[in-house]
Amino acid sequence: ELVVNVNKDMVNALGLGQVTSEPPSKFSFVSWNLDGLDERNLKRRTKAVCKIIYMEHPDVIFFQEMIPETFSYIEGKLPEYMCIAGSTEGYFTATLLRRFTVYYDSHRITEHSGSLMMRNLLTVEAHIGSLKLQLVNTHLESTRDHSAERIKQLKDSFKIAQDFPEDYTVLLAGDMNLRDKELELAGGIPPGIEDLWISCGSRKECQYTWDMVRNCNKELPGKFKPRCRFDRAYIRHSHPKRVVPAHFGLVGIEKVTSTQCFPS
Amino acid sequence: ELVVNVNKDMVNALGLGQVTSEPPSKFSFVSWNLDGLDERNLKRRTKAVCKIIYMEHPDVIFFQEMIPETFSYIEGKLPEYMCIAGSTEGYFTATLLRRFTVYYDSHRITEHSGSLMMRNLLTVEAHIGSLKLQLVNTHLESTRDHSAERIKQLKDSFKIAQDFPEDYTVLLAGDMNLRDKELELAGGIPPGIEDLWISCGSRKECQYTWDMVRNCNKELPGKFKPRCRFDRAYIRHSHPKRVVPAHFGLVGIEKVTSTQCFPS
DNA sequence: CCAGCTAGG
DNA sequence: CCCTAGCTG
Repeated sequence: ELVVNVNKDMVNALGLGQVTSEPPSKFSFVSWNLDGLDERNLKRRTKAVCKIIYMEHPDVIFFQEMIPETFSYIEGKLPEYMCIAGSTEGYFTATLLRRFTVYYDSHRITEHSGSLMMRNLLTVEAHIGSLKLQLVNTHLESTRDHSAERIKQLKDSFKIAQDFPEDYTVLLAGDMNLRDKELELAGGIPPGIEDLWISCGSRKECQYTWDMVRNCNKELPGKFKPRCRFDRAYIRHSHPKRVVPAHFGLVGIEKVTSTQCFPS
Repeated sequence: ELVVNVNKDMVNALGLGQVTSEPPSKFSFVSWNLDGLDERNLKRRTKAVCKIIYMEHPDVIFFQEMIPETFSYIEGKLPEYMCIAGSTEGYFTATLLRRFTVYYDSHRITEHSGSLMMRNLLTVEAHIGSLKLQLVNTHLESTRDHSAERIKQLKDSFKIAQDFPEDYTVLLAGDMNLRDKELELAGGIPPGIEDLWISCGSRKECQYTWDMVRNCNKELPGKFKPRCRFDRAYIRHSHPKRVVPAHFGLVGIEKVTSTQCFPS
């Protein structure tokens, strides 16, 4: 089972089962925006994230809004994971590979050339048995105002995912800050790429990956509670197909013990 | 000489000389946003526009923000022009051809599919002697908020301009509401297309086609006077090349007699 | 890190 | 039909 956290507020769980019977025949994936720019309870929130990761033991983790202190803390706290950071300053993405199951081959960082927010793509090449993976973790330009730049970044990211050799399974995921209207303007999801939330049945209960109804870390003055599907996970299958999406869900949707807040 | 008004505040004058010596060996083109949504002095402003058109007698005119009343008025006032409207309701583009020099062949209207403002492309096929023209008049999505939609419309427009058969000279112009940053995000001007303001020397004195420094029809409370190059004119040359850009300038930059306002 | 609106420069 | 900030559902 593969757990995908594509949310900074909560975690999306996605089960992918390999078609082959080679061990492990399933793997799990989580994407999670840690909200590392919000210092409130950051230590305790990060600790809670580690606890959830420890309990769920996902094979691959994509973090966004990691900061250097958080990176060091997580490296120390989760020795069973190899940790690859997208940068060393400010806030950045980091990808974690569970050492027992996922083998690191290489990684590279690709800048989003027009970003005003130092956003990039962190691509890790890895393998699970004979399954070859390209793991593309990104945090696209934030806020409505930067819609056009975000659309360009999304298109560039799709292009990169499409262009890997066909023997790779590509996971492109992270905090996309995406609105459906913007996906339309980008020309939609290109041929050969699937949205894993959709692949797993478009379940309403795990639609919103940024959700002020469920998560009260940020409060708005009025009573309006916005919710968006900002965090998304896409797969480009290998040829022949090696992976079958099995389950998509959320994690991190409970408050941290002894605090009034959520992990992110 | 070809006079191009690519401005609602003032007119850009562009001289294009044909390479051949067939008469007429020069033609002139104007693009002009009439600001027909602003009813203040609209009759008098429209009359002033007609006077300038009458004096300059451009061969091809692209109007934007025409309204039905203005269209009827201009048709009556400028009988030497054939008038083709992009719509009959609300506000719209209209293209005028000087009957003595430019011969109408056909026209078509192409919607900008994602527009929330009923924006389209009005394409008139015409000829001047043996020179075959596709005259593409448009008013792209307005305001900063609609940047992403505008970028898509621009790319679609460039694509259409590029795809005409090579024996046509294509003029793509109008009120693009374009910021340079957006042109970058669109991937820049595609191969084979030229910006006529640049072709004619990027002269600073005719850079701003929407200019609150020169034009006081709209007043802002503060002392900040924005200016932008919203209105632009692009050419895709025929093969072999038939037209040489000769001059780009502004018209309509003087106040209307007996009013405190500019024509648009 | 919502969308839509308004005010002030 | 500028830009930014601030308000409010």
